[in-house]
Amino acid sequence: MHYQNMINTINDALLTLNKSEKKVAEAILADPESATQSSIASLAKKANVSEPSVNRFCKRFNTAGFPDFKIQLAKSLVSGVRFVNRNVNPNDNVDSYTPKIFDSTINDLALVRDSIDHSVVNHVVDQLIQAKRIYFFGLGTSGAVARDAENKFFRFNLPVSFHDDVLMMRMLASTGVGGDVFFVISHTGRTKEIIDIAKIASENGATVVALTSPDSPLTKVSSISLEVNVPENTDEYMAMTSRIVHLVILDVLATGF
Amino acid sequence: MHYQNMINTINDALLTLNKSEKKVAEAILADPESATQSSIASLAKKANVSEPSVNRFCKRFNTAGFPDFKIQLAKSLVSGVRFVNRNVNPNDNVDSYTPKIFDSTINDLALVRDSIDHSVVNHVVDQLIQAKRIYFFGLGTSGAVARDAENKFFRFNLPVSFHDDVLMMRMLASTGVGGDVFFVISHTGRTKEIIDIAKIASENGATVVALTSPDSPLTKVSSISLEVNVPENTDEYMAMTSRIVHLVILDVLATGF
DNA sequence: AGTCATTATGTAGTTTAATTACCTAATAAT
DNA sequence: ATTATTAGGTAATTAAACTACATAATGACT
Repeated sequence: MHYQNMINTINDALLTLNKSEKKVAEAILADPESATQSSIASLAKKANVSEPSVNRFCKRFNTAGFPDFKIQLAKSLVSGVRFVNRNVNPNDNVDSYTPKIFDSTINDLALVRDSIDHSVVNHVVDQLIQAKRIYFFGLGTSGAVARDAENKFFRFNLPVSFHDDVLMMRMLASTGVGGDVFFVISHTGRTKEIIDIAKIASENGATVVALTSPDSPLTKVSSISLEVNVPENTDEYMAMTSRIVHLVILDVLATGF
Repeated sequence: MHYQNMINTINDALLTLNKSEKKVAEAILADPESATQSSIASLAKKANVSEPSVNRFCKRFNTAGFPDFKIQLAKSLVSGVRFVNRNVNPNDNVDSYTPKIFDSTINDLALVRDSIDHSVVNHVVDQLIQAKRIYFFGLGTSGAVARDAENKFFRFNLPVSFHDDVLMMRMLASTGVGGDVFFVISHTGRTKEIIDIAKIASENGATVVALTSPDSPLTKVSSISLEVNVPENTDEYMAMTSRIVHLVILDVLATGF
């Protein structure tokens, strides 16, 4: 099993914790970085609880004790939520925004790594292996992802193409048959045209694989849906990291292939 | 200042260490993951040195002591070299190769984050701001990156275009003038056509920005070179993560813009 | 509402781990 | 060869974390 990001784990468990454990959780989440540097005594003091409470808190999260907990927390930090309060703001300079952008991308990759459904990945790989033809569809930013995917799968000597033009997509979807795989990439999964196209391809008996975010309308009209949760703050930012995540997922699929 | 990866630091210092410190270093580098889990006693035993030697080793690396050292090491691990021995091999299944690919991507991003030259980034942003026109050039995988870049910069209402066709590139390069920025993306920086094109554009007085790896021939014919070191093992792997790194760098540039 | 059970939290003692101080060995320089 | 100097280990000390126990709080049942 892969390690689970400690900060997320704490966040998820927040409601199930009792009073003093919650105090500890909040003290840690308020400044995880410094939590990794402090002793059990100082953290207990900061959280206004006793030392054993901190220790019990640690054990609740499947760690051997406080020192081990700090190690796990430290591991979560770099790839983890260190970027909270790490959004770029206008008075950032190169020195500050460069690492921020890298960190937020790294963070999102780590989150998806830990949350992605391996059985779905497997299923998608199976479908791709069986495909007689693969079409990668995407608009805008996702168009670049689709293009990259074509490039990647082309090397396997497959009849594969990418399309970023709605008319062409629609045409191909309507001539789709069983054995065709339409790999539809859309971060929002809400673009009407894309949903229409997926529906058409689906009705023709083709396999529609969606790479999109959870609960998107696109999911409903697809045979399989690779749902990727990129919990980003601003929309602008989201588009930035989601396409990176999509690319890495396509790397994973190509590797599986 | 940004944090420095502990494993790299140890590697760099390896030659300056004395006998027992070197033993400790090697014991840690052999399995950093387990080093973060072990006590000073067990690590000392593993390295065949005394406990104080381990302690001295830790202090040499600007840490408060062994526990603090472990924390720093743990922080380096996730984004760090954990992926050594992490290359995908044929008997990997989804569960094992999925995190591997994510980790290696994360690792490379972290390395570039820590090694990228901020002054060059700044310089490139300046050039882009002053540009009257921007052309993004890339072939193959880099073509997808160029396409993505066009998409991104298009939103700033700039006269910007991308090209993945050598003939078109050559034509545009030869009509290039001062005020034009040719942004040439090439991982290897060794493709003859691309180098030719960059030379032509340069000779016409246009600004040529290269996004490539260090010491590539492309660098020599460019006005500014954003050199990105992606120290990947296999070529195949490299292409995978390098384009992701390129995309993130373009995010950084767009943000600076 | 009161009593008992159960869970939660703190206090104090114990244990373990890490550090320091000191001593011996190795190395290098004169 | 002798002496400085640096390196490394032993043993004592200190500090941190953990455990066992006790008390307090909460909640259920009469």
